[in-house]
Amino acid sequence: MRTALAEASMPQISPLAGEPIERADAERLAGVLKALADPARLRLLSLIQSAPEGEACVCDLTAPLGLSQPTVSHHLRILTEAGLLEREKRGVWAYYRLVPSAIATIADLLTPPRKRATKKSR
Amino acid sequence: MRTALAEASMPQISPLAGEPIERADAERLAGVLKALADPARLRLLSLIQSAPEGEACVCDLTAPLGLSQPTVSHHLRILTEAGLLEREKRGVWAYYRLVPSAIATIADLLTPPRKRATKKSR
DNA sequence: TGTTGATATGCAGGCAATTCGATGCCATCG
DNA sequence: CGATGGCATCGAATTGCCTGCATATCAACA
Repeated sequence: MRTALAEASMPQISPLAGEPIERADAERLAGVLKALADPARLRLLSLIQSAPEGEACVCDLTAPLGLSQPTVSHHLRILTEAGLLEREKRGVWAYYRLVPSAIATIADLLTPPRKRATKKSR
Repeated sequence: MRTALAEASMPQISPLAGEPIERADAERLAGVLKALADPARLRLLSLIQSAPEGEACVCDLTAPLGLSQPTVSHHLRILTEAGLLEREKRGVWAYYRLVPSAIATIADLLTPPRKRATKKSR
């Protein structure tokens, strides 16, 4: 699957700091940030991340958000296409979990190089 | 001035990781992210940051962006209200510069606590 | 004071996003 | 097989956002 984050975090993408970023890079990064820039989706990420096993299905997320099931499904789709969530279908349920270090990648693109410790993440 | 970031980064705000974030926190954080989630504004931040003295006026930013002066002014306003830029008027010109560590603050809200020194999370 | 030039604001057109109800799809169970 | 239940998709309504043109504001200067 070609997610937005996969394109936004290509090795040669320039982070916000440093040289002025190109139009294409700006659009890719903006695309991922736009997926994050919604209260419902931020809460979804937070709920999934703090759920037991770090995963949750749609039916677990509808009530705490106070949104309809189609709306929740829609938001999960956007987060998945942005490369922030991954979906696994087990039986009747669709389980969503965070893509490891996906959000950290975005944070790295925003912050200046400072002492970025040689790869070794996680 | 009460900026969006000032509210989003109040000490007791919960980052994305950890406990599920509250609706109000999600809305504040989403507000700041929404200011970031635009190609033109990302390029503005990048241009200003990489300009000599780390500052730029509107007339310097219009051409490289390829947008009209009112539109650039509009985006700068949004970034300023979000707490990402600060404006200083000298004579006829309005100079914009990054608010120190404002973007880093956002990045910290997104990433897990990892080894956030001192501070004693929660 | 009147003019010039750099920014900001108002207004409006057009496109995108959020949300919901209705419905379709598909695995599971009786 | 028919019914049930979880999830995705469709269509539509509302709202919000990006952009430019026209115009207002304000400082500098003759």
